[in-house]
Amino acid sequence: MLRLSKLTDYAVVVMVRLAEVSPGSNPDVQTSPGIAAATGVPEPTVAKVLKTLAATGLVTSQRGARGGYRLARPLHEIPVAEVIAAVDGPIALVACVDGSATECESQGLCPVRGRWDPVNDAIERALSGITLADMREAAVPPMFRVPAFLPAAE
Amino acid sequence: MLRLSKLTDYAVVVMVRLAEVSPGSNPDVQTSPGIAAATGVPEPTVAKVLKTLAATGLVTSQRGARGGYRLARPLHEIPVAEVIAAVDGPIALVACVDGSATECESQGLCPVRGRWDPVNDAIERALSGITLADMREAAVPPMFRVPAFLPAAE
DNA sequence: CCAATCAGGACCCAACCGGTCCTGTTACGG
DNA sequence: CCGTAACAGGACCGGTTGGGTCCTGATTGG
Ligand code: FES
Ligand code: FES
Repeated sequence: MLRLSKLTDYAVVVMVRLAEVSPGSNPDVQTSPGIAAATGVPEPTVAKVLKTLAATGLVTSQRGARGGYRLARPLHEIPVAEVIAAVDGPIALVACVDGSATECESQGLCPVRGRWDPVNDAIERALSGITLADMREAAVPPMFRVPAFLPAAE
Repeated sequence: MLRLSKLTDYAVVVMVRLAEVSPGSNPDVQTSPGIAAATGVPEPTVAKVLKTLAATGLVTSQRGARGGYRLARPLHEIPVAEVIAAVDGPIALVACVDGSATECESQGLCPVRGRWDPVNDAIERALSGITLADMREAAVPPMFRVPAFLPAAE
C-alpha cells in the first residue's frame, strides 16, 4: 500500500523530539533512553534509529559518558525525503528505476524499462519539498488537537 | 524503501498493453493468456491483476467464450494513483493518516498523530498528476519495443 | 580506573507479498 | 441444447523482508 516502514515514522518522531531540546538545558545532547522515555518508543528501537541516522549524518553523536545525540541541521533544513532515504533506503518504487538495472534478466523485452522514472521523480520532488519543520507544524497545534475527542459525548 | 508492490508494476504493464489493441482487430477485448503471452508476465499473475483491476472498475470484462478485458477509460484518463490504489490498496504511508486511527492505543501522547498527512497528500497529488499515457511516453521508444515472443527457450 | 554511552553488528520472529491453483459461473458457438 | 472458453473469487503456501531484541566492543568524562 505504498507504506513506508515504521522505522521511518519513528525517525521523524525522534528527530522532532531531538529538536525540542530546551534552550537553556545544560546538556545540548539527548540520550537514547531519554528520547525513548519522552516519545514512548521502545528504547532499543530508538537506539537503532538513532544509530542509523547518525550513520547517514542527519544527527551527530557524542560518545562516552555524558554523551548523546544532537541534530546536525535545523528542522526546516531537513526534507523528509532525506529521512526516508536514510532509514528506508533510497527512494525506488520498483526494481528498475535507474541504477539497479543489474538484476533484470531480460531488459530487451521488459515493458517497464524505466517507465516508473517520472513517477519516482515526482514523488521524490514532493518529498523534498516538505521538511520536518513542516511536519511539526502540521502536527500538534494544541488547540486543534482533538482528533477523536468529542466533548462530553461519545 | 518506499517500494510499491510488483503487482502494481504488472498492472501498469497490463493496462498499457490493453490500450495497444490493434484498431482493426475483430475482438476489442483481450484475454488473460493473450496478454500474458504479449507481456511475458506469467499468466496466473496476469489473471490476478486483471481481476483486481476489474473489481475496481479500471477495466471492464466480458465473460463467457470470446470474452476478455477492455480498458474502461483511455490511458490519459487514468492517473497512476488509481492503479496503485486499486492494486496496492489506499495510499497510506503510515498507519495513522486519517481514518485508520482505530488501532492506535495511545493517541494522546502519540507524537505522529496526523503528522504524515501533508506528506501523504503531496504524494497523492504527485501521483494523480501522472497518467498511464505519460508513463507510456516515458518508456522505451517503439523501435526498441521488441514484442515479447520468446524464441522457444526451453 | 570506572561508569556511562554510543557503534555495529548478529539474531529471531512475525507479517506481508508474490505466485499458484481450484472451483464455480457466464456466455458464445456449433 | 450442450460443450467449451473465458472470467470470478476465493483458498493456499512458500519466500522475503522488515521489526524488534540483544550482545560485544570502543570511547570519553569523572
Ligand atoms: S525489470 Fe529491469 S528492465 Fe525490466
Ligand atoms: S499511531 Fe495512531 S495516533 Fe499514534
